[in-house]
Amino acid sequence: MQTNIENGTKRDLNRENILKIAREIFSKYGYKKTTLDDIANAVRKGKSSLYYYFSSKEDLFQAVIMKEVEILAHELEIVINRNTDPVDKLRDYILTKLTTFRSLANFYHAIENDVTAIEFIEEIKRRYEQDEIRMIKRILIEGVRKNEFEIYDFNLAAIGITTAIKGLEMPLSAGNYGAVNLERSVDTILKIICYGIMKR
Amino acid sequence: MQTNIENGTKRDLNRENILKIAREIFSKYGYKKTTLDDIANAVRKGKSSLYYYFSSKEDLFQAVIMKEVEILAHELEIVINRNTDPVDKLRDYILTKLTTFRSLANFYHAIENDVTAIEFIEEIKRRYEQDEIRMIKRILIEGVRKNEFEIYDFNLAAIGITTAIKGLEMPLSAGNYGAVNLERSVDTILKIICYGIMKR
DNA sequence: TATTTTTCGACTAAAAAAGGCGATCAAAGT
DNA sequence: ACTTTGATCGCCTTTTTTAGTCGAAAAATA
Repeated sequence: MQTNIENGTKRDLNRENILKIAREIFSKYGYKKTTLDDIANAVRKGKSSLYYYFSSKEDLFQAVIMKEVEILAHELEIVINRNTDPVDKLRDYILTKLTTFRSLANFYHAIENDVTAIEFIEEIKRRYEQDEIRMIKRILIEGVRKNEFEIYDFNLAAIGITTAIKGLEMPLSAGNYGAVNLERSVDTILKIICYGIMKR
Repeated sequence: MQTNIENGTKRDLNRENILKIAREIFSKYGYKKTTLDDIANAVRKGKSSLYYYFSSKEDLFQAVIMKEVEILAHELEIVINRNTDPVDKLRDYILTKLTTFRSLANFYHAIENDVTAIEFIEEIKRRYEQDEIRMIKRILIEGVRKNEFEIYDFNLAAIGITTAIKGLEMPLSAGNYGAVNLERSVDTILKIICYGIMKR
């Protein structure tokens, strides 16, 4: 019944393989420095063959990013559905997001001057911001129901927290402090948020 | 008295800085994928300015490699002049060479198809092979003087050992086994060499 | 101020890359 | 065997990038 595996088999399998390898190369060299020949060689196909699966370099790149984003979304979904304390859930959510995001950041790297790619990624971020707000809101609502949070305007709160997370993301894509106190930063911010949120 | 620092000051300083940064970028992306603009931006100069210091991209690249080679040569010189047991010296020599060589190997990486660069590096290797043989010979001679080795044809022995070392280098530049039993490999080969060499 | 060193922007020629297209090749189904 | 459809590839064109040039203009030095 699984269309992906039963139906378009070969084609989809090839596609997936290309995506997997393209991901590696893109993340290593960035969009601009990666050529379709690089990818084609790596998958042991002619460059032309790539066009059988993707309509353009940008199309391929977007597919790679999309897949990455889906993985992230999936992981976040799992975190959100775990039956944990709302505070922990908030914490896990943020940490998962940032950790996975770090790998996405590799795509930024060396893209720098490449306007097209950056704009595309920004576009994706914008689009997923709404989802993010929604997810945060769910956590907040759950927190209130469990009588741990005390919030009057969910929307505003969710937006605020989302903004805070964005603040944490920035140094990941811009500057390059590797494994720096990511966790510590999160906890600090979380503490601030909580003490203005927790029921006393 | 130090001409480098006292005389051509500014120019040489700039040159050195360019070399340093170029080294990083080359080793990251390889010769082909590195553009002069990449380097120029990194050193905060216009691309044209680079041509004031180097006559071409290849010239710059060669200068980078040269510097790397000199560093290696210097380190080897130190090892050779240390007052250690000949066997240890041989061991240290090989290990130092291979370790430093590993960083050089980065320049290979992503060069793969780039014939020009590869040929140039090969050329350097060829040129330094003579030096290498000479150094090994010094160690062997010292070993005999200290009554630890028993060798009849220094030249042949030195050439043989040099060849063995080359064998160890190969997987470093070609394949990519990172921190793999380098030391173990060296010891093994060394053991073989010694038991055919050591006075009993 | 005159001279020399250093930087750079604008330009060109050459190389590399993206992308297109039709000819093949391989695998199914008939 | 043979026709159809899916997949690959080589060759070609067009566009983009890149190395490299040159003269003019800053900056530094004398």
